[in-house]
Amino acid sequence: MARKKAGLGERHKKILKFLEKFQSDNGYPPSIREIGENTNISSTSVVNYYLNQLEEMNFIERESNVSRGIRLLRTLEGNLVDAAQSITDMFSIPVVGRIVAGEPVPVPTSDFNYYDQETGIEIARSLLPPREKTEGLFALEVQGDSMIDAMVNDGDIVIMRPVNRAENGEMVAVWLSDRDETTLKYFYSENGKVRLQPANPQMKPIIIDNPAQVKIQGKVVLVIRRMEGA
Amino acid sequence: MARKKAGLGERHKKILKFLEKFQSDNGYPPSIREIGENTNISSTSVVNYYLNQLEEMNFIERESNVSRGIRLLRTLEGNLVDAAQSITDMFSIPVVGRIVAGEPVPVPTSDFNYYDQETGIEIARSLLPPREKTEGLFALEVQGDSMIDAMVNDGDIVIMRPVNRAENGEMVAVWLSDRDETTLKYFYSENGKVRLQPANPQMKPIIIDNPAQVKIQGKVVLVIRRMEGA
DNA sequence: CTTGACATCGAACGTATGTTCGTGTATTAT
DNA sequence: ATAATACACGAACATACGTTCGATGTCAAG
Repeated sequence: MARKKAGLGERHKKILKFLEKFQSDNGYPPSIREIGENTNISSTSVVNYYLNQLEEMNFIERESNVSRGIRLLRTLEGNLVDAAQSITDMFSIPVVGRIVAGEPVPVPTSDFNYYDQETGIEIARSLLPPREKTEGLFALEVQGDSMIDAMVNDGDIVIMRPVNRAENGEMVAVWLSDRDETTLKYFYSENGKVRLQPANPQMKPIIIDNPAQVKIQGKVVLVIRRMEGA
Repeated sequence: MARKKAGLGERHKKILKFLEKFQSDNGYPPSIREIGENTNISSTSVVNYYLNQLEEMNFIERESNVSRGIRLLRTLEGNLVDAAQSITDMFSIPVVGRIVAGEPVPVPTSDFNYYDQETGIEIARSLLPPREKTEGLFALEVQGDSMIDAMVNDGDIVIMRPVNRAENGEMVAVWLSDRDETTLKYFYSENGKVRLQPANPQMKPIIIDNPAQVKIQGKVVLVIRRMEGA
């Protein structure tokens, strides 16, 4: 048998993997003996030995003198398993359409259109700004290169909240009625005028004298760009 | 005491609610005695009595002669609990540092960085390209405006996989030894030369005659931009 | 070679925990 | 009334399960 001074040995991995599988299959953790039987470890003390090490390495937590008192903290790959939160900490945001320069933003009809959860993207709540409510959020796929001055690329996904007015400094999706154009910009309201600032600092802002021509469609909360492997 | 012929009695609900909470808090189900203590039932047999009924009503499943062998099937509201998914569908990627134009990419030392799950960002597996393994991924926060031609902004988070060579068309983080510079570009190897293409189609590519000067640090898998509210 | 840290085993021990049973008391039906 | 049923209790029992310990083997350092 190889000798390891640091890191995970073969048995550590085997146990960790079994822990994950068993918990997933049965809804409760395995006993020490069950772990042994499934990882070819004949002695309960050896299993205990490794379990203690895994606890030392912060992979699991144990409750002493409690049957099956093992709490998985992370899996082999570093996936964290938060039993308490996993139910509520992830949610799905519906992708309701595309955002194109030449068309208005397809804001979802305020009612509950909870159809079609196939086209949803899953987000951990921790990714969003702390105060952000998850309710009402929707996602759009960017089409075309017209948003590059907002540092948003073709294929990117923007997650937004439907709002009609914005605070200064927020990135919003606006419909410019005089130009028949949708765009993403940082919003600033300054002495009666509206300044729309591109995210790219090399670009110049758009100043609009008549605020009525700026129709705010929503506020951008998150932008995601997936790099599909070549 | 009220007498119920059908449906859930007060004690059924209490037990079910406790089951949910305990499992969520501890990661493993409670023992019969623990249930009793927390629902004001003094006798273990009574708890057992109700547990059997709950199993009859398909709220839970039990494994006989197994400590804490209770599997929650549905909550009070009827939400079904899918034990299998919650574990593997979300995971945490460590943020190991920053990526700056003037410095090499801080690739994590081989594979030993357990601990320190504090500085991680949580991602749903479904966000990644299907074939992408979660193991080994790490995240960097972009510092400065120097990556704007890669459509990546100050404060953005890039998630990458450590690799030494790339396929054509992949976005990579490279260290250009002749310029002492880190940059994000689409990678193309063409008849002995390397072409580094900015994401922004308005920008021109960099052609490098000597491929040895291009040190690939990693492949970009995902880019995330959080819009902190104003 | 010796020493000590690590890895592994099997057995014994103590108790945490599920199960069973005898009994008692309301409520409802006959 | 009487029987039947649902609900409730506590004690006793059997065992599933965590814990501890002594023995053995291996490898690297002294």
